[in-house]
Amino acid sequence: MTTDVTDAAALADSIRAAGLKVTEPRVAVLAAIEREPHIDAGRIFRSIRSSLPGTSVQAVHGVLAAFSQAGLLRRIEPAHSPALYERRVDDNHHHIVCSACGAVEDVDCAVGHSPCLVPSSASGFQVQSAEVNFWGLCPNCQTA
Amino acid sequence: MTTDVTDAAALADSIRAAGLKVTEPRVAVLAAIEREPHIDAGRIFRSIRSSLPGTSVQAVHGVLAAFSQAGLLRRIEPAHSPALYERRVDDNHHHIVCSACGAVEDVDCAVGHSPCLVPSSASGFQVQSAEVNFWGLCPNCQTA
DNA sequence: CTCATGTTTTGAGTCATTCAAAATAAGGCT
DNA sequence: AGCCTTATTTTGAATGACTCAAAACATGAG
Repeated sequence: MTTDVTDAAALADSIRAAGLKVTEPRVAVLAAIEREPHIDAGRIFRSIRSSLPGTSVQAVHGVLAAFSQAGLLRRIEPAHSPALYERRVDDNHHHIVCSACGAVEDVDCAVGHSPCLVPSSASGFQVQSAEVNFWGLCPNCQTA
Repeated sequence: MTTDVTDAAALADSIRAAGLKVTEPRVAVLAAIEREPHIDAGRIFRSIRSSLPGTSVQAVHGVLAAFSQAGLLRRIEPAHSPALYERRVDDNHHHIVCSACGAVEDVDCAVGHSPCLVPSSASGFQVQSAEVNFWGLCPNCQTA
């Protein structure tokens, strides 16, 4: 794991680029999300506490809040799951969640048209965005 | 409010039709959802406790769980909100949520095609259902 | 190197929800 | 009509996810 150094440098760069101070907890959190691209605060905490003994779940929440506000992270809240964070922020993609094990994968917008962006009747609402979540069985859970 | 009697009878009927015993809390919960078609457990509790002094939020959760399992209610979990319950269960409609005040309205599937039901790439998932949530400003919050 | 400011730590508290055991009521049966 | 089994509600407690606030600390601009 000698590549950690360069990785950490790259992560630090994106933190700095977002106008935030670079700290150990922040780099560690970003690295954890790199490892598992759809992850919740608790998992992040468990994933980094060995290398950062002084950290707490609250600290992780603080980092995640700062990152989300800075546009470095996107927060998604699928049903039956704590909030998940992902680094893919600059496109409007969707998600597919395994109804058995909770695994999450990205799904690109259906090609050819912007699906579901125009509801048939918006009840007078001014539509700003559309969120699409697919539910199904992941490859593993299909066999089991 | 003399119509309450007939209303209660109709509600009792649908509870019985779902194979469940008819009780005061159950009728009250269903009536509360009738009054406010997208409502969470806490609001239901506050809405019925005057007429049912002995009730608790836990009881409401119990009723809601039984109803959801029996297919009498649909549970939705929009981001930034506790779970909401609605009586429209037999069609696959979607929702539009006001990003300012949280108001929720139903949205029918866009006509002509089943939008978003076929993700461009499902990563090997066996897709079972698609959930679409629109976000925007409700008529009230547009002016304010 | 120093200092102001942004971050993290620490400790406590809230909200939504679940669990389990005891008390109670519904409604089929006689 | 009344009893009894079983479903349901009550009561009390606990959990998980997240937020808040004050004090300690580190970053990086100067």
